[in-house]
Amino acid sequence: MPLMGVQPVRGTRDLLGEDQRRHAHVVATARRVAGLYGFDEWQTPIFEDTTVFARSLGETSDVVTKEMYTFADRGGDSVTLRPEGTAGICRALVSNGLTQSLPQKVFYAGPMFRYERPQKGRYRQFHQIGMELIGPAEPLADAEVIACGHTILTTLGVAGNVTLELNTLGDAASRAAYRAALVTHFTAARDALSDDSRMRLEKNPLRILDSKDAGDREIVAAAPTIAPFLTPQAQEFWDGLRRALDLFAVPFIENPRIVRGLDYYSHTAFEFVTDALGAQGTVLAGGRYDGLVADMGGPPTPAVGWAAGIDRLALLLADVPAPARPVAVVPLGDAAQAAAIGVLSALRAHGLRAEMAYRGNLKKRLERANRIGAKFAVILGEAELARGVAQVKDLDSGTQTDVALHAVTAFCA
RNA sequence: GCGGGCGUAGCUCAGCUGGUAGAGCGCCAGGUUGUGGUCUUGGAUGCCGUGGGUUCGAGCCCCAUCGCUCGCCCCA
Repeated sequence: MPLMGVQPVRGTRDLLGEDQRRHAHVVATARRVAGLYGFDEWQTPIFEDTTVFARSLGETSDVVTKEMYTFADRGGDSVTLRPEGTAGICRALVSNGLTQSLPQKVFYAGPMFRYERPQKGRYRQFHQIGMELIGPAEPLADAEVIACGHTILTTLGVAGNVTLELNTLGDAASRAAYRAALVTHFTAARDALSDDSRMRLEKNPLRILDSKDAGDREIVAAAPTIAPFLTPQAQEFWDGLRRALDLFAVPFIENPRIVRGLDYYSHTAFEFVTDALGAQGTVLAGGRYDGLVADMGGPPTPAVGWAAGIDRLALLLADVPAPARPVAVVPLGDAAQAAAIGVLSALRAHGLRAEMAYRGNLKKRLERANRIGAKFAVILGEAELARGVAQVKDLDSGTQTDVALHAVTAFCA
């Protein structure tokens, strides 16, 4: 067993082999699709001044109060490992003066950190891709961002396992009225609520709507929805969003119980969910956050975006593209090895993956060629060298052919 | 932060009512001094997660601790 101290920190893990390939495939696919929608990639720092997150996520949210990796650096400043991506993007928008050149269409990918109890699809260092469309206030923007997420899931081949659930949180006025109605409703049933939900009644009554407690669910079923509380403007936005999603041909179901965990959301809230991942069923989620850029010290700026869990998407992928099969160059003897290096370089220069072992006789080297999944072995000994050829062995069929040295690359391509 | 399950070889796991460790796969070497993938012969590998306790004796029982895992919470 490993010595103490050589295992990764709880909630972190090493990504190698197929895990890494799955991960990379998710990121590469999302990056490409986001590009098709006109989004450019940004990279922002992995840690920020603590206020960047404390201010934007809500001072009382669980993420801020008990899940952030916050520490004083050597200069005594309080910094925090980013627990999510949106706050940093908005900070960067303001820092770089880009509130003057809107819209900005941003894609990002990278690690995030939250001190939570690890679980399937949930880690302390986890990885997200995300996109933010900053500037437009039209529901068309929300629809396009959702459509892009949908295209990414489709391209990854996981859309069949996933459904889009959509809701509106209304504007500030709608939500205040709705919140008051919910407090009235749940206070009447206070004694029947779970302990957790009694707590939520104080802190974040909307959260009771997605409680998993069976008793809560009955009370929730009788709770009002936001629809009658929507202001005319909020209603118009909500109608516009659903029309636009139809035009983008993105299927969705309306779920009035969808809520967002972070405080900065308004209007649109959506989740792509699956039942294939146990309790961690949300795979891509987001919404509109018109107040956040202003919270960050910029001018009032509407925005909409989402984030998706790379680790969770990687779990859902059916098959990952395997790396290209290499060509194994197999020299016999020192003189042959000198010539073999030339062949090796030529193969690589032509874009072929090629490897040559560092030691070993013919048998050992062919064993290795087989193990790395090589398609061809290029065998080059004294005898072949004298004739200016190599024997190229097709490792699937076992057939072996004399090929002139200068033609080896073309033969293997 | 709360509750359940589980930690034995590199991996997957077996190990009886306590009697001082096993299989398969993988790995290494040979059968084949210039031919792999099949076959065959042989070999190596373990602080039985860690610390303490009970016992003549603990992989097995008890306590603690760390880790993994599932659920709650939270959230992507």
